[in-house]
Amino acid sequence: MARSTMQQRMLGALRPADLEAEPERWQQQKSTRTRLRIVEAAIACLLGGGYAGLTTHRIAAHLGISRGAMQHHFPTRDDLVAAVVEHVFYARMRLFLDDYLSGIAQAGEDNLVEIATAAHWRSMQSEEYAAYVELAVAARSDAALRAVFEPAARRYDEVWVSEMIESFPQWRARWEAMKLASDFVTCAHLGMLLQRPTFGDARIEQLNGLVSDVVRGLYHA
Amino acid sequence: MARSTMQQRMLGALRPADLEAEPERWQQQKSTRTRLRIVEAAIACLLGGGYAGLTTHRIAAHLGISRGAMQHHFPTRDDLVAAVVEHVFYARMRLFLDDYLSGIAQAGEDNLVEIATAAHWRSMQSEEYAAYVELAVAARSDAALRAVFEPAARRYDEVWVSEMIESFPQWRARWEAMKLASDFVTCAHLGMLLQRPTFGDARIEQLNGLVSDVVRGLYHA
DNA sequence: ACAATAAAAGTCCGATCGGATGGTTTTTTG
DNA sequence: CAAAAAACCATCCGATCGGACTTTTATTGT
Repeated sequence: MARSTMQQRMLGALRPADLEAEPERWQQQKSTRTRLRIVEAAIACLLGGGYAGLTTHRIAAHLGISRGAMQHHFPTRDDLVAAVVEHVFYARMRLFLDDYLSGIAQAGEDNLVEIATAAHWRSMQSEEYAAYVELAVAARSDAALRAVFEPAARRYDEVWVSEMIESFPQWRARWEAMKLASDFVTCAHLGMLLQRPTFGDARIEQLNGLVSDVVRGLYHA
Repeated sequence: MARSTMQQRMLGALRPADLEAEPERWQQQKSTRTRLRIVEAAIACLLGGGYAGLTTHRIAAHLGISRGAMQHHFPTRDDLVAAVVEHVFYARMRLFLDDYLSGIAQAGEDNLVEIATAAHWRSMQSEEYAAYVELAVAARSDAALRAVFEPAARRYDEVWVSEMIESFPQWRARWEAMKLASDFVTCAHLGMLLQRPTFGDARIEQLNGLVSDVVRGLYHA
């Protein structure tokens, strides 16, 4: 499996429309760059103040541009939120793939499951995944956000599942068990992320060992 | 284990100060009742609009009292948030205990671990636990909330762990494994709760079976 | 070069936030 | 019954939110 093939396929299916334009026109190039900077500033505000801190005022101040400029690129706040959601899912996938594929390149393809599990846990420490958590929880009580978030989440999930089947041929005979293992790791790691401030690192590390054992058990069952 | 003993011990350690007063004076009784109604209305707003929706205006409107009355009972918003945090942890423990102890009363004490696991998952469907999730995530990016939330979370965890040791004598020889199982169920269920909108009920049900298997495996190891 | 277009800036508005203040009703107390 | 205290109510204030608007600057097309 060539590294570029897998990356291209998974990221291409999630890439926001913004980033697909060719940089022919100078102004268009400038525009897409500013849009990206706005989205990144929005994520910074999301991390700094939660979904409630995702305000047009703060984003503009954080980026040092006027609110009028922001309004030119994102006419309404909902447009910006939609772009942030797209970007967060894309970045989440990209971060995992970078870690996972470099892990394979370094450690070989003997323990793909262990490499993937460890990469998944590391990718959850990222700011992008923290932004995902903020959005996922906010979507539970914000209908407008949910209307944007849930379709993106399902799209991400579909890409994830189909690529799992593609990338782990040794599981192909029991791809139901593999899907279960994948779902399990996702849920366990997410819960561990949120409970870590309460449990502390030592207990979380024990849980990481348990999660690995369970995945190994599913693989050899 | 008498039902009242366990309830008394665990809930007593978490009971908010409000609910401990004796109803001697009529006015004091009225006051504590109003405080409780305000906290419950606050939780309703928390569920309806997330932590950002937890505003003094909305709470007063939802309850039908004036903001001045609210300000009499909770001089500042932070005081109210602190009371909400206390109440959420208390209600979370109470809900689990109700389900768990009635499960024991109905099904006997043969499968305590299975009963506890199922009761834990059911208690997570409650509104009080949804409020806990909102607060836990908001505390990640709100220092003022975190200063109130994390100590309460640790207190809840300490009560939980010590009571686990007390209540499952058959695990006593390997109480480290039991603590690991408890942490595991907490994290797995929390992740499942947040991923359910994406995964759907069928996959979550499969995960529930896997979680039960893992806990059984830890028990018989 | 010059009109058209895109990007960015600056300003105003209504709504709502948390907090503060002063007045009213109800209960307790002497 | 009258004074004190507690519970409750009605507004006002400064700050900040999202959105609409006009103006200025930079780039593009002819």
